[in-house]
Amino acid sequence: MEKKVNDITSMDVDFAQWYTDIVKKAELADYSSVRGCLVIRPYAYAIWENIQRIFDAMIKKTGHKNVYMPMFIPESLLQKEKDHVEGFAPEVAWVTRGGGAELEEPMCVRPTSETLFCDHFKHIVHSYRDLPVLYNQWCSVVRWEKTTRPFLRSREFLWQEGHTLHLTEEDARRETLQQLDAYETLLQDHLCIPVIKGQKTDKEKFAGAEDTYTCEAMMHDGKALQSATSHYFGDGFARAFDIQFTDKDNKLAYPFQTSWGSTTRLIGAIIMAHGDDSGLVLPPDVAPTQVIVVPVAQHKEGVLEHANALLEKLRAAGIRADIDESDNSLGWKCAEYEMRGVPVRLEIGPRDIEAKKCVLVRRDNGEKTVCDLEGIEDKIKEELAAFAKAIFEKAKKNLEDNTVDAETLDEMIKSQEGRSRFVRAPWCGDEACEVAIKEKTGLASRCIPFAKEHHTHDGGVCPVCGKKALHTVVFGVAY
RNA sequence: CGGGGUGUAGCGCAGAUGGUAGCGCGCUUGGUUCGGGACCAAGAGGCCGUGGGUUCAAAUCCCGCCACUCCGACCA
Repeated sequence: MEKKVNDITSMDVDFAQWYTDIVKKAELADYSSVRGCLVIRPYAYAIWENIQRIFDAMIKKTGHKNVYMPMFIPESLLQKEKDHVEGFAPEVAWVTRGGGAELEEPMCVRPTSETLFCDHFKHIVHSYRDLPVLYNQWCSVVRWEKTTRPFLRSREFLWQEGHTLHLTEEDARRETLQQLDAYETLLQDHLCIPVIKGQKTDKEKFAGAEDTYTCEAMMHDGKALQSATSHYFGDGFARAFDIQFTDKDNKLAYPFQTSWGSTTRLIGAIIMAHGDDSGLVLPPDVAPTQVIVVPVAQHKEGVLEHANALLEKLRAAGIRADIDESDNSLGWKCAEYEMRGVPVRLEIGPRDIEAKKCVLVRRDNGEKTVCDLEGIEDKIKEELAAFAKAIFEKAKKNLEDNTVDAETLDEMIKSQEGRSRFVRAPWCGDEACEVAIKEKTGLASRCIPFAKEHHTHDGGVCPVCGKKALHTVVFGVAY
């Protein structure tokens, strides 16, 4: 689509600047006086609320319940699981004073809540009848990041973290993959972002997890964004935190555990997966406004009345619609809602009213269609569905066109010429080779993909050591 | 945490060789416009990021600090 909004840097010129421009111009976020923390403005928060609504309904349907844990973790509690504390200790914020006095024990602000959940689980799980425990928490967490970018990385961010306990390893593994699938559905069906589902290598997995799974998405510039993760913990945390129950045979046993999370980073993913040089392009399921009604020549008699009648009709049909009755010119309004990524714009002016029509304009391709006012609700619903499909397909094409294969380090390096791409390559399974690939090519392993279509090097040899490949791995430059 | 860049009105910027601050957009008021970011007129708005120094005099020169930003390393 032709660029119509000035003041947004073209994404081909400087993708990072384009991203920052959109965050500012579309009023998604503002910087705060707290270093590394941002103000999530109403428009972005509304997107987050829609994501919450959709995902919350999904997890409730599979039996999960929401809870709330404290935001502080006593130092001794954080220390209980060795890998976990090693992974998170470098980036936690500490509270050492309270009520004017030094605390007896420092507390960190939660970087994630495994330790608190485990501490609580110990109290509530006594019998196999208490299992499974399927909990989720919507909250914010703090990680003292060194460099930050709006939505992609900030020191405090919003997320949901699911924490579950199961009777058997099989149950826990099923839960882990079920939730990974839930994320895939959220991303692909609602955010219209195609993902590559797979398993993280040991090097990349969550601190304390036995297995970590991921949904990797490709941004417009070909870089990877880990968009959601799901972890299988085995009984490692349960043992560290002494969570035991009595099983059917009256023996003490440890439960098997999972955790899974997704964050406000998804807003960044939406921006970078769908946006263009005119601004945001929002997936209809999470767009705060799905349809903007723009009255044309609104000073003329009857225009506002008809425009408002149209608005009410859409709202009555369950469509998130708004109207702009401001004095701004038509051109200003058109550009404004394009920048904000509103999927459909309906223009209605004297000529349309005369003909009992309105003009429907799609944000993704700019196409204009003259539509009958009669039955416009159904037409809009069709268009929103087509819109979602179109932007998904566009993002999918980007993913497919920029996923290539390589067998040697040279080929991996060459694959990045001109732009970032995903590269499928064979890997022996040795972490040293994974590190060597990172050093020599700049590419990090994103995941060992599930889908057979990605298993393009299963019989190959590791580009570093020449040993037989254990997996095909998707490599990429990550955000 | 290393390397680069930038901090002047809400936003974007200009302010060679030091002399006490300006432009565009936005904002306010009034009027004219109105089918793709309209126009005219009159206004309001600044401790020049911050702390030191040099100087009769600093937005400008020097040093420190802070913030933002980009590129690495680390991470959702």
